[in-house]
Amino acid sequence: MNLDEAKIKYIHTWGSLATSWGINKTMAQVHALLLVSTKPLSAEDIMEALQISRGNVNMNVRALIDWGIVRKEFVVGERKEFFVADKDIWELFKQITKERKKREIEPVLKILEELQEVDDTSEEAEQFKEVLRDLSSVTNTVNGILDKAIRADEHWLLSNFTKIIRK
Amino acid sequence: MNLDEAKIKYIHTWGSLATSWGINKTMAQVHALLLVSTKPLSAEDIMEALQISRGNVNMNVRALIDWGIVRKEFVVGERKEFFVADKDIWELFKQITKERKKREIEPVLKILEELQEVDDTSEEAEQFKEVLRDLSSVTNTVNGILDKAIRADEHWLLSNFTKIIRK
DNA sequence: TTTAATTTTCAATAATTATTGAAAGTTTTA
DNA sequence: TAAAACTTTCAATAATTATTGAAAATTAAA
Repeated sequence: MNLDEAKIKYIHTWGSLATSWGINKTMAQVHALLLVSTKPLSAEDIMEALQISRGNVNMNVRALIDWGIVRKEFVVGERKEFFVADKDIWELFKQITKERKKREIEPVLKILEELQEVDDTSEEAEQFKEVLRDLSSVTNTVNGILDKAIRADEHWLLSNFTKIIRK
Repeated sequence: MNLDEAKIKYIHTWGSLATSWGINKTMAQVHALLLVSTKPLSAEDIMEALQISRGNVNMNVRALIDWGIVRKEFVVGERKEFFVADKDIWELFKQITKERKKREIEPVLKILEELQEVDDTSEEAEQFKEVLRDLSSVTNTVNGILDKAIRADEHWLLSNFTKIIRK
């Protein structure tokens, strides 16, 4: 396999993994494409490489910029915008995890707390509260795991990861 | 809020959390319903409680049985099948995680290994391999986190979790 | 300015995934 | 064995989510 084939396969592989974890496929692919590219890419470049529409590129690049893992770069003599990714895939993963934690898990924990307030002391109610505590526990556990994951690169990941130094 | 309202809210809350993590909403809800029920439920009971079709109940109950977290229970004087869930939501989470790890993450690790084999020693190829290693690292990390999650109840969760004892 | 280049938006459309419901299949009872 | 009770299957349909593409908005050049 040559380098370009490998790059394409890489982009597709990461895209499909992302999909199954609820991350937009195109977003993941655009990021991967920028990561393996040796130079900044324009919207056209991305459109062509991934065979997607201008609108789609725009939406996803914007999202990546909002998450702080892609930035615009100015290219001399060129009017249009170019994009680069300095941050690795771990950073993408981290940002997405943070966001989802806030948007999905924290509200659930809140609701579960409310539910504990059921003013009923029957046998049945007690059993229900037990089940409730289990769900809270799972949710808290997942929350904790994600927290750890988010903080991970500061300790035990640093040793594994080689930071990308763009030449 | 009374007990029945709380149960319904619980079932819906868990369903929506499950959805956003790629778990079928109905499957999660059926399991939650069985957990909070004081007695075994028939397909009809589930259909009515969740307002879903017979086919949908059948599919999802079967899946839950396959995962080993729901079982059929015989009720004297009744011909149809009844279902109960002994295992808590943590167990559902664990089973799903295991399955997804095998189906989604492990194949990706395999592909990434293959890609490392690119026989090219140019500067560009080296940079690509660097990016590749990062993706492998993230994937391995996620894999590791999931492993930990799967094994969690055996150590540090045991203390948090009260096992459900069906009366 | 005005025009041309480029980016953004978003209603329409496509792709994906979940659900229905009725027909086919099974099991039980009479 | 036949009929009734119940379960399973799966093509059709609905719901959800992603993508397109062309019009509107913005920005830079003439």
